[in-house]
Amino acid sequence: MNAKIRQRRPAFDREAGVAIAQALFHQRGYDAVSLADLTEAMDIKPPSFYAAYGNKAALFERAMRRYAQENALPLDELLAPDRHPAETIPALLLAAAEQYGRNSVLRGCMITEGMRADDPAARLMAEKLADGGLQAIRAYLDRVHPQGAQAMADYIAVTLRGLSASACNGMSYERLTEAARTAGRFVARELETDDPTTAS
Amino acid sequence: MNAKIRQRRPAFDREAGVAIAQALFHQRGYDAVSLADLTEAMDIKPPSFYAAYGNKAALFERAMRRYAQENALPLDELLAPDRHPAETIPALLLAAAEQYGRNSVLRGCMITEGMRADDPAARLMAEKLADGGLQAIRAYLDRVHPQGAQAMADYIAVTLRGLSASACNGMSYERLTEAARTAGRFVARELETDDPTTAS
DNA sequence: CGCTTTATGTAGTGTCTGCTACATGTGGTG
DNA sequence: CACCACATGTAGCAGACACTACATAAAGCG
Repeated sequence: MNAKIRQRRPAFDREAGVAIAQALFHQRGYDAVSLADLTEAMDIKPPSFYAAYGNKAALFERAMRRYAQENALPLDELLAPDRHPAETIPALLLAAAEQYGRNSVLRGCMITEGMRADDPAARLMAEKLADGGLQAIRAYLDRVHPQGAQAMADYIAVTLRGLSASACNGMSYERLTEAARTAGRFVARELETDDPTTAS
Repeated sequence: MNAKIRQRRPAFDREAGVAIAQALFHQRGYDAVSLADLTEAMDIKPPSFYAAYGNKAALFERAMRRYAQENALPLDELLAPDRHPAETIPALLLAAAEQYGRNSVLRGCMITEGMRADDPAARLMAEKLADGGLQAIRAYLDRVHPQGAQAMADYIAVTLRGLSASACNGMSYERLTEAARTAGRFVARELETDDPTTAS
């Protein structure tokens, strides 16, 4: 109680455990990964699991946060405010498709697909994280393309979800990226005809 | 054994049971609906359930086929060969969005979302049914827009999946249909500039 | 070295899963 | 009306689920 922080003994590497869980959750989804799967993959027993992470949902959140930091799209770079949206949005869509289809076993967006979990708690966590990314896109569009920002943001959200779902269902990397390029061309055509330079 | 077909006694309406199962599977997904949920909703006991339908997966297939007949998009009408694809494809996308977002509890495409089931048998059935629809679109494009038919078909597939997933995640009817209209405008612009009359 | 703290393994909790053996009762058929 | 096939209800199957009580062993601190 005297503010003396005891160093935690690293009996097993908790961060490594999160990485293992991240991979399992990403490739199979929250509901399809059982406690037994997790503890076996980490080579620990259930009590250690609960001592370390609390419960399955809490570990899922840590895994998603890890995913968001390491694997999620670098929206800050992609949506650079000095580049024209007719350039950045197609780049965003293509980058998403590339990431979703690159790894043959870790397909789609872990967060987007996490929103489809049966468990309400897990779904809520995923929705919260996904909302952050979508709001970043929305804020970017509000700045660079204020007229019809909502519609364009929704179109992009739908396309991203479609790319993620298609990746999970096995669409090949080539067809996935080609579909993203098609969507990108469409968006570019729309934004170019509308306003060649930044608005207002 | 003597080819004497005994009339089956309709102790409970089996087709009505399929309809109930269809609704449950559509709103919650295959894995999230348990035998107990189904038997309770149909007001029957498990033995009656298995006598009538075989097992959960078989009932899921019957429910999906029922959905395909009653609720799925009328591709034959939408993809009328005498209308220009710049007209039919946007109409298809909009019709999908309207259907996916119309009912506040039966959201998205039951078959598209069925492909995300954890159970491999259920997933395979959904994939088989979904493939039928996609091949119809592909065949249509091969006829009316042979150059880049694959890319356009993939773009449409991605967009449809995105619309279904977004509907399931609660995107409002208005925003959903607006996103579909946006995609439709993009497609129309592409197909119009390419070839005003049917190709070849 | 001894004490305290903490994570660990053993073993098990209750609940839910899809599914079924068996006896009963109902309904169509001869 | 009597029979018999069939579907039904009662009750329960084995297995998987997320999760935990308890005693033990290991690591940090004085």
